[in-house]
Amino acid sequence: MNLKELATNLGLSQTTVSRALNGYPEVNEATRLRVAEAATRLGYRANASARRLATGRAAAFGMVLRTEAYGPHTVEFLGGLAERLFHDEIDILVSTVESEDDEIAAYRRAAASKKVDAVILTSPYPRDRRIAILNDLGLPYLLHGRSEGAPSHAWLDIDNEGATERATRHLLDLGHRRIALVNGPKGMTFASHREAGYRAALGARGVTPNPSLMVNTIFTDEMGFRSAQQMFERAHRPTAFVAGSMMTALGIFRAIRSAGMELGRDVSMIAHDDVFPYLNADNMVPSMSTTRSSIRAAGTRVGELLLQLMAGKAATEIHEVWPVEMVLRQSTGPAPE
Amino acid sequence: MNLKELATNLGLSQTTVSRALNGYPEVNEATRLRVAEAATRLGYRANASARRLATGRAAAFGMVLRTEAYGPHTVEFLGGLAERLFHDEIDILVSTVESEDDEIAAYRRAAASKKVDAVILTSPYPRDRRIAILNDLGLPYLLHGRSEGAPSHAWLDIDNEGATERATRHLLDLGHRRIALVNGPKGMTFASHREAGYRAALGARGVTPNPSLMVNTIFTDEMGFRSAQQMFERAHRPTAFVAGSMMTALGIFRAIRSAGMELGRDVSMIAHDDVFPYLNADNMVPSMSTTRSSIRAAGTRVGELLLQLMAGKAATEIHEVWPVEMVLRQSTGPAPE
DNA sequence: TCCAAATTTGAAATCGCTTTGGATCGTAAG
DNA sequence: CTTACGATCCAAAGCGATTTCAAATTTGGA
Repeated sequence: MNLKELATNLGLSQTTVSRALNGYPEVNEATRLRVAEAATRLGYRANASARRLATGRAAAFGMVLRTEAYGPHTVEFLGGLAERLFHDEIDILVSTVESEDDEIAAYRRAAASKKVDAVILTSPYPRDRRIAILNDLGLPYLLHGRSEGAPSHAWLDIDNEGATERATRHLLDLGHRRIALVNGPKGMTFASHREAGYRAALGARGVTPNPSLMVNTIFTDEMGFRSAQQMFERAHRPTAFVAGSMMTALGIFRAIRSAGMELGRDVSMIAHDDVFPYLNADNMVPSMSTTRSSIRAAGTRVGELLLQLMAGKAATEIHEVWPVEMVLRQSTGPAPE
Repeated sequence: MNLKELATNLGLSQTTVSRALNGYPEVNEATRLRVAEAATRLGYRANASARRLATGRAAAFGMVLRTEAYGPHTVEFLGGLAERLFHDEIDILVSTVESEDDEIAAYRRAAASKKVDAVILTSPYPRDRRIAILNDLGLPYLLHGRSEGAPSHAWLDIDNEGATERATRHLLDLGHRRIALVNGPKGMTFASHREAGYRAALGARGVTPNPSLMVNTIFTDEMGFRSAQQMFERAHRPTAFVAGSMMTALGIFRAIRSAGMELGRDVSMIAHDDVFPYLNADNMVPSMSTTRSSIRAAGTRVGELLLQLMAGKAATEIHEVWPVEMVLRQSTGPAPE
């Protein structure tokens, strides 16, 4: 069933039927109803490719996943995004690539073949090659995270610096002085922001940051474990941890137990929580103190902002920093004597 | 840069250029090279919508995620799938919905507007309404999982029954008699298969299944914890667990510790592991015995099979059951006296 | 009653590609 | 010297929508 058939069926022209279905004002209300009824009755839906070709709009956003970077948070983000976009009939196109080069190739492809109207960029570096290229390609995009300077693109990020500063400060308030930071991969913007927050908090109390208590690594259980274990082997053990993710926290927790210590008493920890439905900080034993920000909500908001961008809002007007709440639970306690 | 411009630029007709780029035989090798060179030099790529419209093929597969069903395994699957499809320039279209009705609506939409050539169906019931509807719509699909009977569609599944039978049997071999099954949601095919495997193993040893040791629930840390905790409150405590997922296992593990017991000594557990890069069964303390099957690999294979389906292979020829390996680690030990 | 303005509809061009059905040319077979 | 054929190339017709431009029909005021 295509437009032509539907139009013939109704005894109308394609023009009128198209207009009726797309809500143009210059069509009689009675015919509009008649058209709408026939369309649903006959199960007509405009051919997406034809419409895209005619309008020049893809009605789709793209997102490229890097195999080494995606994790449980990715699907949460995607879920929030897709949910927002579903009723607007905007498609989400995902591809997976292994390298930055492949990622860039994917953008070139998408731009040249007009598969998407915009893309979502994630896990940025302060000076990100991809940004220059997207600008070059003229492909609109929204950055989930931040890059350096005052960029001309849209972005949404959480206040990583503030969150980490607050977490660190709280641990200092509890009397901890040897506080470890198990951070994300070296060089990524969010990792720098977190380090900055950490350093700021320590600096404000006159505590000199100890390089052996700062580690940059991917967010896995295993690396959390290893990092913590190594620190426990050294002379000055940390009495508290600021963990980059829940997965890292699980590993650190394991290392603490392995070392015969108790979380919340011998060692404290505050982890960053993206809020997973299947892993609740509140349910852990001891329950985990966290800096918390729903990545699912971020996905939803990104969908919203992208729609605004497409509607013509200036990219320079689309900047959002989300505050991060801190939830104190049992994993944080006063520093041991 | 479109085909017309490129053709003019080359002093050729659109026909020849199109053919040259798409590898048709009736074009001189010299001109083909000339065309290819110009195309890359000028950054030409066929407009995807135009091509789709002309060929009638979407060059895209769809996947609908249900908010209540997706989890960390989802992105792994998606990653494997996308990786396989990337170089074939097949797009993946994901949407998120909250209900079965919305999911079906999404399929209708996709079918009527010809957005995808096929879809991937996941988390099936033995008699799944979606299957009937997809058959009805004539939208090709591959089922990740299984439905009842000898279906006419393509599917790929792991041997859930065999895996669970084997895990249960191993626990029986270790002397356990009160073995709990923390299964997936009631009614889902894979959950039935697992229950069947569990019952078969018990039956073979003359052990009567105890309904209070069998629970159906979603795969979250929390539900694992609650289920185990409830079982520990009752008269006949289980001495072993067969856990449906790593998340469930984390919760059960927590309940075991909370009850003052030790995993691998007082209580045993075998969990099913989809293989996550960020949560390694081998690294847990004690390390976790698992039935293991990479869901990422499954995604990759599904991509492969879908391509075969599109290439004309009969859906009835595309049926795969993957064996599941069992990896014994420290979380399983002899039953206590 | 009549004319101008608003309402409502349609014919046809357009989007950028693929593909059918020839044309053209050189060459080998008859 | 034709003729037929393979090798190359091209013009034009779709694919199924949107949208411009114009025509037909109502409506309303003088």
